[in-house]
Amino acid sequence: MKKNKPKFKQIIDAAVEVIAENGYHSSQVSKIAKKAGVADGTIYLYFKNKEDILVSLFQEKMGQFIEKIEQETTSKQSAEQKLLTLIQTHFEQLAADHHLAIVTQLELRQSNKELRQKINNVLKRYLNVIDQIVEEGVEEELFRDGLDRRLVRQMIFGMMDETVTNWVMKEQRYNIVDQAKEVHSLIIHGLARTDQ
Amino acid sequence: MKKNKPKFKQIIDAAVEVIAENGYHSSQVSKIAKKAGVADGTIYLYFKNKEDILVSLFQEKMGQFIEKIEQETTSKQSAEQKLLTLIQTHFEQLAADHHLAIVTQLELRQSNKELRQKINNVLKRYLNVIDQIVEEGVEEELFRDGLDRRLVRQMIFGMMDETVTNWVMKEQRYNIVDQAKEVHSLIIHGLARTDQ
Amino acid sequence: MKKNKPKFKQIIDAAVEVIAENGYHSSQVSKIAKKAGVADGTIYLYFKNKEDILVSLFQEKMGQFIEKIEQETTSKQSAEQKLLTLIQTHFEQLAADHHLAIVTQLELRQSNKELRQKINNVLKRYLNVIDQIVEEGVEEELFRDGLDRRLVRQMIFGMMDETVTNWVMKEQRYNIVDQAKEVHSLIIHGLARTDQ
Amino acid sequence: MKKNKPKFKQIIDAAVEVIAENGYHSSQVSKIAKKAGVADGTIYLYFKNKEDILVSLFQEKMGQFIEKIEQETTSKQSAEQKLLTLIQTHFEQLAADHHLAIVTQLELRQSNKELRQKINNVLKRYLNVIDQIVEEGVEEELFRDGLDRRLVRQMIFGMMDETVTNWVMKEQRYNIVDQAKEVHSLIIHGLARTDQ
DNA sequence: AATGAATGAGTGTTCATTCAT
DNA sequence: TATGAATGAACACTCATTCAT
Repeated sequence: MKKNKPKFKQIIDAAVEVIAENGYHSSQVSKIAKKAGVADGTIYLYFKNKEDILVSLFQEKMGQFIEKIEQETTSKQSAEQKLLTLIQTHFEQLAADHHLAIVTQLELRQSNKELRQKINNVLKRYLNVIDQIVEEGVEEELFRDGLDRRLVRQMIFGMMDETVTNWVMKEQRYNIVDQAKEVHSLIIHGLARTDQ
Repeated sequence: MKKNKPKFKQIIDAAVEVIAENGYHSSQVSKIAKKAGVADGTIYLYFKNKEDILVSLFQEKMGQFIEKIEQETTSKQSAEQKLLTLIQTHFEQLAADHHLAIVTQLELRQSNKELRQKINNVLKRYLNVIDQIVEEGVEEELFRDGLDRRLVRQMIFGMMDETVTNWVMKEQRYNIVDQAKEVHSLIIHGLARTDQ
Repeated sequence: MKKNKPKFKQIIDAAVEVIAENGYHSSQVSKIAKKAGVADGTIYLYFKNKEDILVSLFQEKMGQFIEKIEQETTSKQSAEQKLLTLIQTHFEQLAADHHLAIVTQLELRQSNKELRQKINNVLKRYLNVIDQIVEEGVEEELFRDGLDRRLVRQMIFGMMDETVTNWVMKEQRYNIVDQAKEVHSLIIHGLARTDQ
Repeated sequence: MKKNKPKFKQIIDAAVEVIAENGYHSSQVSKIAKKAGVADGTIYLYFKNKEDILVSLFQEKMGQFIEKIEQETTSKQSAEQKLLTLIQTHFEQLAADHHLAIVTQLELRQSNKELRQKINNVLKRYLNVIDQIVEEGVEEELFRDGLDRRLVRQMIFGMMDETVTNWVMKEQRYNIVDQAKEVHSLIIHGLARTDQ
């Protein structure tokens, strides 16, 4: 697998387009090959099998995605700021690539358990970034002590994910970045009146 | 479709088992028929096609699921209590039916856009229950005013869903009901120290 | 098989209608039963199997068809008159029952070799009527001597059949009885100028 | 559809054999593929679907059939000679290919209305050849004037077709070419004594 | 005689993957 | 490296027929 060869990226980009446009189940290998401008057989010089295209797609795209988030957040001072930046950058990146948003939020979830297991492995790096911010927040005494780390992480990720999925399902008809602050506020303060 | 005929339920229960054990894509109609103890053709006396088994399964099981939650929550006094009860009942019911938990959290999500659309329609009733509790909370001045209802609903549902999915993916090795209180607390208070 | 019971005819009439309206391949036993106002299983009290419905249909309808032709022709004096009457009565009867025309000319020909063999047996009685008229014509010295009887029969039947089929395929948009005289003339005189 | 590739013809020839031997309804795609020595899937590289095999078969075989008839007839001088040649060539070609005779006279007629419509389109070219001969005959004053062209065409085609079908149903136990002259004579002169 | 729920055999078509060139 | 023709396993669905009532 020669990941730095241009065809590798060519095929992955074709896969994102094809899946976004046709849906997961109508995205045959031959369709991806055609869009990438290579022969069907060539795909198998760069990927083990069809599933490997999808896993690689996710690794490649999520790698860039997470790197960007890491860059943006490290410069911020407080955990609260970092969390807001994380949410904003998360939303911004998906808003900037409509095809990718469809693929990650809707289409890739139709894959089987095995593939989703592998996708989850890629996500771990992202979850670690979240974990660290939470850790910092607790250390800085911004966040409550005694928080269940796994639940906190689920809360943050689950809410961002649910928000993006809803936006994609509404066909991206509003600006999701506008919701970042409110989502951040809900995560930080919850539903309760803060003056109580 | 004769939904009160025993075979209708027989087949649905078989489908839950077969899908939980074999995964969505390895759950052939013939396998479901065999488990249900009927002939392949009998399936089609009760369901339009394979997809209709899944939609009916979700309607049938989620109908009971939501009814139970409606029952449990109405008796509670405050919105806060209702929310806790909702989370607990949600967790309890899935903890009580391991197969169903696998099917709803993992396998049914592999379905195509069309099927997921139908599943979402069934879910609407549940989301309405959540909406009402939030509404009550705001009226009772337990919750903040000016909350974005859609985001709040996403927060509550997203966090429960994420929590259950994580539990299922960890092969249900811990007691998820134990997490209900903490999830509730996170939703109500968020991450921030409440004394600030 | 109780052929004088009213249900026997009921089912046959239903079959003619269903086949004419839906085509041979979309005429399921259950559809015929429904149109006849009986249960699916009842069909099998009157007919051995599906094929037997079709054979019986043909026997029943062709029996009447041929009887009528026998009646009309015997009263005529010359073979030439008899032949004209045969052609006219053939066309008249099919023109009078549109459904039957569709079934005999188009739909029943889609049946398999076996069924068509049985249908041909029913037709033999009709071919005998034609044979006799030819025989008479030769005896009366109206027709040429030395005619190959089988070919003559094929000529007469083939031309009537082809004419009716064409009329059915043109959706019966013209009056086929008007063509009887011309068909008769072609059979009697052929294409050649008679003055030569 | 690559009609000049050898496999295209290979599959068509296999289809003729399989259909002639097993009958239309027992001719599964897999059986045709096996006889052609290709994989089931290969069929679909050359044909849209099963029906397309049959339509292509008819086009391919009838194309050659009609071409041969066109060649043979054009060299003849009179319309009468041309008609005789047409009948002879028609019979000769089917006599030379027993399998094809069975397929065209019996098996292909079991197809549905749609398919028969397509088959009729192919036949139109043949009917045009007949029309032209009749036209010439009238111009040459060999044939009567005032003939109903459609009926004449039906007469000629219907009689040849009926003759071939009878021969096929009698399991081709006699030499059909021997009947060409008599059929020709019947069409030209009809049944009547010519001296009257 | 009549019912109609239940049966289960039977098949066209797709598409990920291979391999000779 | 690259090709693309060929492969063949896999599966949802229909419908004629049966049989317990």
